Amino acid sequence: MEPRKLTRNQALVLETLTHAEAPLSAYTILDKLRDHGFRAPLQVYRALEKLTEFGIVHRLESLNAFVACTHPHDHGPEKGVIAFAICEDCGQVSEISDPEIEDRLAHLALKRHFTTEKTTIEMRGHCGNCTAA
Amino acid sequence: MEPRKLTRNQALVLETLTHAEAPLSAYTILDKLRDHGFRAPLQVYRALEKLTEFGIVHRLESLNAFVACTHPHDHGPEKGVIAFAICEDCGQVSEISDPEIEDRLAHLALKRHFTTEKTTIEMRGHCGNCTAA
DNA sequence: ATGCCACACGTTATAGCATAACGCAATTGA
DNA sequence: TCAATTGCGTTATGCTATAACGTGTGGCAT
Repeated sequence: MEPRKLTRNQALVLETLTHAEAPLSAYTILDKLRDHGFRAPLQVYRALEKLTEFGIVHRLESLNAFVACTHPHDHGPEKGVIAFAICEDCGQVSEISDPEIEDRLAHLALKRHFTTEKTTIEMRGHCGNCTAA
Repeated sequence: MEPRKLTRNQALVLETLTHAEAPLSAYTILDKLRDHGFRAPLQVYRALEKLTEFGIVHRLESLNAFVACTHPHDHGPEKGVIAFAICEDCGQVSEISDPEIEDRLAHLALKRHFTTEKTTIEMRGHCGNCTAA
């Protein structure tokens, strides 16, 4: 699933997200890439879809926006659940990978005979820096 | 925060959600209420905003849709985190309130000096009934 | 090389979700 | 009664996402 090489569009979208300091919406990405020939939302959405599959971009459901993965290691499609802590002041997003939560959710699901395909955990609030300031 | 009485619009929207067997989008609610005089999305969104504040309706971020709260007790604005298990086959949503997850998330946030305002936990998958069938 | 296949791409159009801004009406409480 | 607050209705608009169509390109087996 992890590709040898990204296509031009995928690379451009990823680069845009990587350089951003906060999550970006698809349309914001589109605007940033107009100079590189992007004209339509689908160009962005298609790239985002692949990058998300590859596990190097995450979608934040509560924002309808996307971030580049900051986990140093292990790309490739989602081995585990990732929780996001999203600062509403500065936009900073930190990724949290926690086996305890994962196990607990798995337990709760099992108890209900629920088969989980995909899990979203997002905390909205204020990071340490912004709280201090 | 919990109101003595709902307005007409709020009551209609809540009733629609209560009778639904799956989460409804705002526009779906609008369509169902045209016969009752609803004409514009804002009528629905305004009601939903209040009902959500009251804690008797929940928004599902990963669906852009809304459900009536099924917790028997304790309405009123969110004392705790609620996790949702959403069946992609039948649309059934079950609400899970689990102190362990809550504590663990609180711990993880604290460790990062992150102040949490609102937490979203949504599991997408298949309920027992649908898996059996 | 030829033909085929899979995949990315570009474009247009459309669908679906959400809110801004205005003014009026009803309710409440001093 | 008056003022303040809240809800309401309407119009307009903006943001988010996908459908459907056709083109181009690169790999690869024949």
